Amino acid sequence: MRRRAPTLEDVAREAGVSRATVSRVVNGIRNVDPEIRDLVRRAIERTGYAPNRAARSLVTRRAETVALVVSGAGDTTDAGQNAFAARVFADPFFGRVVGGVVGFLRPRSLHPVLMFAESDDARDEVLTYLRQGRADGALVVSTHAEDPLPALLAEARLPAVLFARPSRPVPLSYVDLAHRDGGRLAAEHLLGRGCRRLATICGPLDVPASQERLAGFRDALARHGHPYVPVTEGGFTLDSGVAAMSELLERHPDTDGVFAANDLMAQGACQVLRERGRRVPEDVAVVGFDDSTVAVTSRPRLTTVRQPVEEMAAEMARLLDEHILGARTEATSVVFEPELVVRESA
Amino acid sequence: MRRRAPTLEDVAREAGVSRATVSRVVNGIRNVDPEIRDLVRRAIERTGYAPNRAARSLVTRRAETVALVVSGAGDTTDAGQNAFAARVFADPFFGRVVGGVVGFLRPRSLHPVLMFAESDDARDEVLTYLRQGRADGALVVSTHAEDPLPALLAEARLPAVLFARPSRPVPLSYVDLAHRDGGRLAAEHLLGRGCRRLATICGPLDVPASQERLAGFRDALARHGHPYVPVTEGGFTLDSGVAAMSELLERHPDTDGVFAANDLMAQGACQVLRERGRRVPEDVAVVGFDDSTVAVTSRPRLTTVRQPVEEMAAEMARLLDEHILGARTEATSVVFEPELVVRESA
DNA sequence: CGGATATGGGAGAGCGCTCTCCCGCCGAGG
DNA sequence: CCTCGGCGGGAGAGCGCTCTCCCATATCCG
Repeated sequence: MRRRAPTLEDVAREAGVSRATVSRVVNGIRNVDPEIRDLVRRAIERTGYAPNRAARSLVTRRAETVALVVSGAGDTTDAGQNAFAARVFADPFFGRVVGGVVGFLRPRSLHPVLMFAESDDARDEVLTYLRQGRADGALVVSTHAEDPLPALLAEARLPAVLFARPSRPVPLSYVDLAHRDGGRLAAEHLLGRGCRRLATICGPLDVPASQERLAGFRDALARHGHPYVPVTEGGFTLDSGVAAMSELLERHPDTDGVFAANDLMAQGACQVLRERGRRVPEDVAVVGFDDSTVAVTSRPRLTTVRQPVEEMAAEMARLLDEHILGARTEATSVVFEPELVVRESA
Repeated sequence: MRRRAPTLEDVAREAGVSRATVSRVVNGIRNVDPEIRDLVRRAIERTGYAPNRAARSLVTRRAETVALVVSGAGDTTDAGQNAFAARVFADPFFGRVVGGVVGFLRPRSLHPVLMFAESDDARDEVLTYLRQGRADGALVVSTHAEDPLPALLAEARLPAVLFARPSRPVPLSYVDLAHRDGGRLAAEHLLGRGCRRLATICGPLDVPASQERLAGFRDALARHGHPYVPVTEGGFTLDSGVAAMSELLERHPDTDGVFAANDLMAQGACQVLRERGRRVPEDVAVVGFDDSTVAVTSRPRLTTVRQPVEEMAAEMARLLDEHILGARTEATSVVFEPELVVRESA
C-alpha cells in the first residue's frame, strides 16, 4: 500500500505553524515573515509536499486545464474514432497548432487535454467535460464547416475560442487569417513570374477560408485582366490534390501556373505534373498555402503562402485565458496577415 | 455573474431524496428502487446537473486523466519549447500514437493531457503534475535514448508505461516492436528481389531500436553470405536521410539496395537517388521502416516494415490502466511483430 | 502615553462529493 | 408470534484545500 501523500496539515505540523500559513507560503499570497517562510519551505522540502489539485480546484473552481478540441462535422459514428485522430495529425497543421497553444499555456501552468469531437457522442462528452469543471474552457479547431460544436458551446455559455471564423455566426471569439490577401499574394506572384494561363485547386467551398482564398485569387487576377480562371475543388488532402490536378490538366493542358489552397494539395499537384512530363516550376509554377512542413520536405520545395499558425494558436489560447479570467466578456476576433514564402515550385 | 452550477444537494432537494441516493443513481452503485431512480433521473434532467469532478476526485483520489508525455533528452533550454512540439508532430508517428491511445482511453472515460518534457524544468513539471494527482499515470514516448524521465518516474513510484524499451533498465512496463525481425524482413526482401550490393541508413545508435534494426539486417545478410554492409548513421529526419544517402552513394556508387531505419530517411534517400539519376526501384531498391503516412504520400510509395503503432499505443494505455487500478503491480513488456508492406520503392 | 493603524498568524467554515454506518421495513423461518 | 437476514434509504464524517474573519503584536502619531 502506497503511503498517504503529505497534506497541508502535515507540513503545518512539521513547521509548527497553521495550515493557513503554509497555504500562504505555497501560493505566495499576503506577506509572511521571511523567517517563518523559510521554515515552511524547509518543511515542504522535508515532507515532499505537493498540493492536491482536486482539493484546490474544489474551492477555487478552476481546473487550470483547457480542452484542446479537434472537431469534425456531421454525426459520424465513432467507429473510426482513432482513425480520426491519426488522420487529423497526418496534417502537419495540427502539430503547429499544438506547438503554439502549448507555448502560451505552459508558462502559465495551464495544461491542454486533447479531445476529438467527430461524433455527436463525442461532442456531448466535450460539453460534459467542461460542465463538470474538468477544463476551464475550450480551444476548438474544426475540420469541417458545418461543425455544430461552436454553437453548442456558445449556447451553454462555456468559454471557448475558435480557430477560424465559423461558417455561420456564433457569439464566440476566434482567430483567423486574412485568407483573401493570401489568395491575392499567390496570384500576384504567379503573374509576376510570367504565368498567363492560371488555374486553381480550391479547398472545400463550404469552408469560409476556402471561399476567401479563392475570392482573393480571382479578384487579383481580374484586376490584372484575367476575368476567368479554371477552378477545381479539392478536400485539403494529398489525394484530392492529385485528382484535382489531373482533371485540371485534362481540361486545360496548357496551364502554366497553379494555386492550390493548401500545401498538401500543392504537393499532389506537383506529383501529377511531373508524372505527366511537366517540369515544376519551368513548365508549370505551383503555389501552395500554409507553409507547413511538407512545403519544405516535398520536392520541389513549395513556394507557398505562409499562415502563422503558431502565433495564431498562441493568440487563441491568450483570448481563452482572458475569457476564463473574466478579463474579457465580449467575443472578439483577431485576424493575421499571410506572407508569401518563395522556394522552388514557383 | 454566472449562476452557481447545480450540486448533488440541489438535485436531492428537487427529487425529495437524500444526497446519498442521488449519488447512488449517478454512479449506478447499489440497488435503488426503480421508481425513486427515475425520480432522481428526472430531477437531474431538470436541474441540468453535472457532477463536480474536483469534489469527486478529492475523495476517490483519482483524476481519470493520464499524462501523455513526449519526452526529449538532455537539458535543452525551454527556448524552443513550442518548436519541440511542432517538430514532434511533424513526424507522423506521434499522430498514430495519439490515435491508438485515445482509442483505448475514450471508451473508459479517461482523458489524455499532452505534456512535453524536453528540458529539466519540463520534466519536473510532469513529476509535479502526477504527484499533485492531476493525472493518475503517464504514458511516455521518448525521442531520445538517454531520456532521464523514465528513471525519475520509477524512482517516484508513479504509474507509467513506456513506448519502447529504455536504453538502460528501468522497472517500468513498456511496449515494443521486435525490431530485429524488422531488419531481417527488410534484408530478405531486398535479397529476394535480386539486390546484391546493399547498404543501410541506420538510426541513432544510442537508441536500442536502431541497434536492433541494424543487427537484424546484418544478421540476415550474414546468413545469406553477405558478411559486410556499408552503414551510415542518420537521425530519423528527412534531412539526415538525404545526407546519409549522399555519403553512401559517394562511398559505394554501385549500391543497388538500401534499408533505411525509418520512412522519413527512406524518403530522403529516394530524393537523393533520383537527383543523382538513379531510378527507384529499378536501379536502387529502397526499404523504409514504420509504414507511416509518408510511406504512402511520397513518390515512389515506400516499401516498408510496418510497425503497428496504433495497437502498440493502445496496449500501452491498457497496461497503464492496469497499473493504476492496481490490477498489475510488476512491470511487464509486450513485444509486437513487424510486417513487410510491399509498395513501389522495393 | 493612549489609541489608531498596520502587519502577520490562527481558527474554522465551507467547496461538492463518496462512502461507511445505521436504521426501518419487509418477508421468511422457527 | 417473534426473530433474523436482506434490502434500500438517510445521516454525517470526512477528502485537502482556500479564504474570510478575528486576534495578537508591533508601529506610529498626536
